Amino acid sequence: MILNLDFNSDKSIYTQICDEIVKAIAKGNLKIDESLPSVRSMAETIGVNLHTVNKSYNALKEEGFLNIDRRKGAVVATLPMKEGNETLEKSKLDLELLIARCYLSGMSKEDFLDLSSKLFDSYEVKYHE
Amino acid sequence: MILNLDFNSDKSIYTQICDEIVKAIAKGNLKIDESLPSVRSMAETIGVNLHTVNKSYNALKEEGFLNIDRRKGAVVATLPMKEGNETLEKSKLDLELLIARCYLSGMSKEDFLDLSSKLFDSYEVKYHE
Amino acid sequence: MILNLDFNSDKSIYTQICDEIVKAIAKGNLKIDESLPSVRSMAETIGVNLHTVNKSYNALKEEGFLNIDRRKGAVVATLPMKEGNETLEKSKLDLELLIARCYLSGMSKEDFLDLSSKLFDSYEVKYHE
Amino acid sequence: MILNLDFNSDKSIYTQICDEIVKAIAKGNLKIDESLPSVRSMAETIGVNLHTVNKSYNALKEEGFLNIDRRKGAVVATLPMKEGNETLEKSKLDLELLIARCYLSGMSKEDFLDLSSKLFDSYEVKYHE
DNA sequence: GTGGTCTAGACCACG
DNA sequence: GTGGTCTAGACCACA
Repeated sequence: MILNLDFNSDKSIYTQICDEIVKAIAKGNLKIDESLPSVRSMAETIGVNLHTVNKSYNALKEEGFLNIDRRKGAVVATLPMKEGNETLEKSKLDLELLIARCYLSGMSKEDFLDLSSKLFDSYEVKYHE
Repeated sequence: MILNLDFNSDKSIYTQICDEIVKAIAKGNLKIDESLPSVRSMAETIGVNLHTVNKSYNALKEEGFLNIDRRKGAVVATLPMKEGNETLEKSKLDLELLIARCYLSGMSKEDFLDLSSKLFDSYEVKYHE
Repeated sequence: MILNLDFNSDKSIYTQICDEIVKAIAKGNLKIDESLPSVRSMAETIGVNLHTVNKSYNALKEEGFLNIDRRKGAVVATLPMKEGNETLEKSKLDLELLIARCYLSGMSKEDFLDLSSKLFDSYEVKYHE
Repeated sequence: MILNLDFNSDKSIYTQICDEIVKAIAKGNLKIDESLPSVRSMAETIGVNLHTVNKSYNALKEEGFLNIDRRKGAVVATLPMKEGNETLEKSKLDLELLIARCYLSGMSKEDFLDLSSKLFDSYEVKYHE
């Protein structure tokens, strides 16, 4: 379980941990029902406070990506998640802003769709393999 | 100059102001070289402290979306911005994460590309009219 | 951490703080990865508001001299910085003007180069020791 | 009399005007005893307020670069200026900081001295021609 | 305890 | 009138 963290980032560490785990799940590096490292070992591995990892796991549980099991610890929840969830709605709003920034930065619609398609495939393929 | 703010959001106010302005520019509601309200009047309009607005304007100046003219205040910078800017690079990383969340939330690639295309058009059309 | 400030100067205090820190790093008084005092303690030490120190730290972060680590506060960034950075480009423009003033003030090219060489050595030596 | 101004710069406009004139003198584009445009015409030419140009001329007079003559307006003062003037002392302090920034930005001593030498020559040659 | 954010109020340089 | 700077005091998220 290798997480790519930047302690100098503006993003909080616990948010970075969440994001890395979400990407790991999407890429298939973490399978459904697979257990994540314990809060304690994860914290030691990446060199952060125990509470920080704990906060990440709980946040992902709230989002529906993880289940917290007393015996197995944090496990990847069954996916795909149900329709109409908050994450998806929030993501759509984020997308509106993201596209505005890309557009103003001079990115063409074609480039954006190509990149999106490529990124989607990188998840699609691995997840179903 | 109407900004859609949510004071209960977990997003900071100054970030929301930035985001709203970016979208306004992309939508063509703010034209190139157009002056924004002064920090004081904007602050009064939306009911926040002038320092908060000031921070937003300066952040957008750093991103290259605004210029701070000593005579005319904040004005919309000339676009499209030059290639290789930080905003675009950061947006691409954000996109990777955003797509991961959408994918895991059960959104299909087609739906994502359709939505993206629609959002892009909403900017493309108005901006060049 | 002693900073040489002049509250009567026409230079803003936060700029003076920035400049003093830059010189301290160049002189080797601040080593790479070394933590700076917290904004609060620094502010108390030099007798200014904590926001003023905070502004300095953030400005130096933008320039690439400091990193803001969410655990250790402000730390000296790894150097030397990458080529093509803005600071260097801006410095070259400043140099053009500075030399014009020195030249018109009657300073000879030899004196200027000698002084520059001496200043450069004062950094070079200490930094690599 | 063409001045290169940036209204979006952090530098105040009157400072930019001063700097441009100093460089023009050093480059020999403005000769000793040569008259500068009147405050009024200069202001109109570069599109700024009359007071702004006036402030620049007066600042340069304080520095010793210009003389204000009732009949001929602002004229370039006799150079080189006397030793021990404030401008030179201030420039030396500026140089210390400038070199610190260049050094930390990865510029080598040789490159710095070469650039300085080249800039000095660009003044030296033209001024005595 | 740390920085991040926000508010409130003030003075000043600039234009 | 504009933004820039500084002060003072407060709350909060993060680690």
